[in-house]
Amino acid sequence: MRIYERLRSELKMRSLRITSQREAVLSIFVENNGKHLTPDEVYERLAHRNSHISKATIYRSIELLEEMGFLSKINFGDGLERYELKNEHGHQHHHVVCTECGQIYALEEDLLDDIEKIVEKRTNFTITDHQLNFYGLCPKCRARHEEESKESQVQKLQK
Amino acid sequence: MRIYERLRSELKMRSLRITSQREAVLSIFVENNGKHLTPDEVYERLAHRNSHISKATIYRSIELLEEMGFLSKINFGDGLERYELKNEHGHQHHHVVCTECGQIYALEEDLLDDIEKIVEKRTNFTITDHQLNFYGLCPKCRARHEEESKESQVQKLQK
DNA sequence: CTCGCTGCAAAGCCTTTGCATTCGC
DNA sequence: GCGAATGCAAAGGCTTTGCAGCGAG
Repeated sequence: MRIYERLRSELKMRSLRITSQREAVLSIFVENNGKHLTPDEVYERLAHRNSHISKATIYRSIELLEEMGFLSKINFGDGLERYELKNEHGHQHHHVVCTECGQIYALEEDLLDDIEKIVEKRTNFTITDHQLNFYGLCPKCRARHEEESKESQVQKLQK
Repeated sequence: MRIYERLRSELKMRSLRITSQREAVLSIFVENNGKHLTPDEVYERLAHRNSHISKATIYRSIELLEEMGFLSKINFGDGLERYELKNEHGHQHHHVVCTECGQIYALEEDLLDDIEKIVEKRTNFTITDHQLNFYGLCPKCRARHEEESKESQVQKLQK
């Protein structure tokens, strides 16, 4: 697996130790590619495969993996830090979050490459990354809402 | 001031009480229009003007003001919840965050109105909101980085 | 053998909650 | 006066830290 070799050589380059814990944390993200995991979810998934790694180590490993470019942090406004495996090509994608049930849908393409350049010109920043989230109602929750408002209309008419 | 009247009528409509605390919290956001305040910053600014309102009430008021559409929550990935006064016209804007010093720059225009419609078609969600942050280096921090890398080159040459 | 890494428990933050008291209406 | 809102302090989550012991190189 290419990614574990990358991890090892990255660690050597920085004179850091190659440990089973660091590989195990990365492996959870590899197995859950495309998912947005909280540190606690990583902990749970490791526990299920009988790898009991302490929370402290999980936080430290995730931080390191983010710094080395394997993970990116995402934020859905629910107060939890989430991370996902970074795409090899640095290709960005966006998220659509249902404000009702929390379901998250990923949009695979990057709609913003050109916009980044516009922003650089306008602000004189050097832009390295961006995060775009859309919030709204997923089809199921929208259907439920419509159902409920019909019912309340019926109740009013019955009175 | 139009906005306080809006607050009062909103509160009446919901049979909630008009309290000095709720008006004071809103007033902080009005005075700091365009800034992105944490609950703690709101607390401090109120304290400076001798309005000692408990943190609990600040959290509760902010939550209510957000629900009533006066504030929007923003997230810069630093683990803190921030809020800003919502633009009257529902006009969105975006943020550019310096990953080094935390400086935040606001982009006044909404670059994404059309994209929201594309996303709705593609996902079948009903999109109600979005948040877009750019991350990078501000001019000052970039200059400092360049300075530092020049110095380290000089050091290498001197060896 | 050395120094970085881990695990544990404690500490730190920010945020929420329970409850007695206060205060709109 | 009634019920909602506030303030206080305590409790709750998530995350970070200090430190002794372990383990990679």
